[in-house]
Amino acid sequence: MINKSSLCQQAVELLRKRILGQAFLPGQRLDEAALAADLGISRTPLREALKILSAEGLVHVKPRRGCFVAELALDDLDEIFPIMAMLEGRVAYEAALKVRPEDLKRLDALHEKLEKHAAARDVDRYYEVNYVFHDALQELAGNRWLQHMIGDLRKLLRLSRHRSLKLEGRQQESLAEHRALMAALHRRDAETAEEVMKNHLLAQLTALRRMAARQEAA
Amino acid sequence: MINKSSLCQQAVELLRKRILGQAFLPGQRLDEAALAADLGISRTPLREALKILSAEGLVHVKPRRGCFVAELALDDLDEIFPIMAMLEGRVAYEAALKVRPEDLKRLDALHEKLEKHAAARDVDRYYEVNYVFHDALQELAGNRWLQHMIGDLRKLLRLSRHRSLKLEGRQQESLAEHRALMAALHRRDAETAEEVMKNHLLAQLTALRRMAARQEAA
DNA sequence: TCCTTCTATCTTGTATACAAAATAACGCAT
DNA sequence: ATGCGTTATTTTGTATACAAGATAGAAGGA
Repeated sequence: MINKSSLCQQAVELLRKRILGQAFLPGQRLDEAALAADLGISRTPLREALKILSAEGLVHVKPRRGCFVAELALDDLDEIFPIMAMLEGRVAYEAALKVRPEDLKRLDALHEKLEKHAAARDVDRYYEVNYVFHDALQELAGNRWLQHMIGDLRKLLRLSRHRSLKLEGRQQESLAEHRALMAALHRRDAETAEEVMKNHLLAQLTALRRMAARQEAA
Repeated sequence: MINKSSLCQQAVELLRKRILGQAFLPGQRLDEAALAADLGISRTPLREALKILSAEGLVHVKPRRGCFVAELALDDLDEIFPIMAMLEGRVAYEAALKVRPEDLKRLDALHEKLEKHAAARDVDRYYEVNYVFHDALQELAGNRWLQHMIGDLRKLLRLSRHRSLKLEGRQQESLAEHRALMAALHRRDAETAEEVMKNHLLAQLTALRRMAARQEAA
């Protein structure tokens, strides 16, 4: 890893990774001095990094109190997923309008991988490729602002420790939804692509709720 | 105004106001030392403020180069307005589901003002009340994340020097759209409310493009 | 005259120092 | 012991100092 960018930027990226990787407890207070010492930098760039993460919603700064890792309640998921559904739906719509044969080839290849990882029950790789797939779609759509907003929300959602795909049967459903999406893309059927993507996201929310309910019971 | 919060926070608010109030030229470089001196603070809190504004998209930080006031091209508006249309449409949808009689009374009162200011050709007041109206609707919808995202985008849009409502005739159209929205809210017709709001936003984009074309010609 | 290159100056990025607020610790009274 | 008030300590917020990169300007050559 090359140390070219500013310490602030590096700190942002590292802390983001740590926060999203659950290296901190949700709600945990981040001690500036300790963190700075840990990262081997001074408090000045660290504080700038924390302000950025705060603007991203990954931490909350309470004046004179310190910085706390954000936590997402189930209620937040209820609010965020419908928004994501709209935004990602729109991506699918725009992507379907612009998709070229070579793009379809690339997406098909990704989808292929998805099927493979699903068959192998490799949830982590599935997640990874799934991310790349959605990212490729966003690039196709070519709407920078849409991309930006979705990126922000996606980061936020990763704060939630719940992984809906771990739920029984959900991975198969997810795969089926992806297949339907691919079919719509091949037909350049933007309306259907949008609808399928929307439902894909909303189904994730439903799965998450089901999972939370089960955890509650246990 | 009381100076209770941190200098960083104050700087954020002041600079935001200045940027949105077109006190800086779009693309203008912000000299840290000069700005800090102007605000009567040191560079430390100022830099934190700039990082926050950068995360909001109001400025762009180029490493080792400085901080520049963001500028919105017409292309950006083309991308942002459809997103806003979806988000505000969703607000209208959720608001229509939750609206209570007393809320309708309040919205009616605001709409009444809107009609009055339109009749008086008072563009600034119309703008102001229009903002309050949309805000009231957001509160009704009660989706904090939706509110947050719309707030961010709305700020961004204000970077654009274009103000569509100033276009002759557009105000009448805008008013008509508002009337249709109120009617849908009274009927608690969420789908229609969403559709009307979407079209309201998209019509604004069309008006902006018309205005830009006219400016181009002049 | 124009381009290049070296130098001087300016600006950003980072560390450190210090003040004020918040937290923790202690002693005291009940 | 428990609750309260005072003091000590930690921690945030801000200013300042300094180093390294970027910019501008001058000098020299084509």
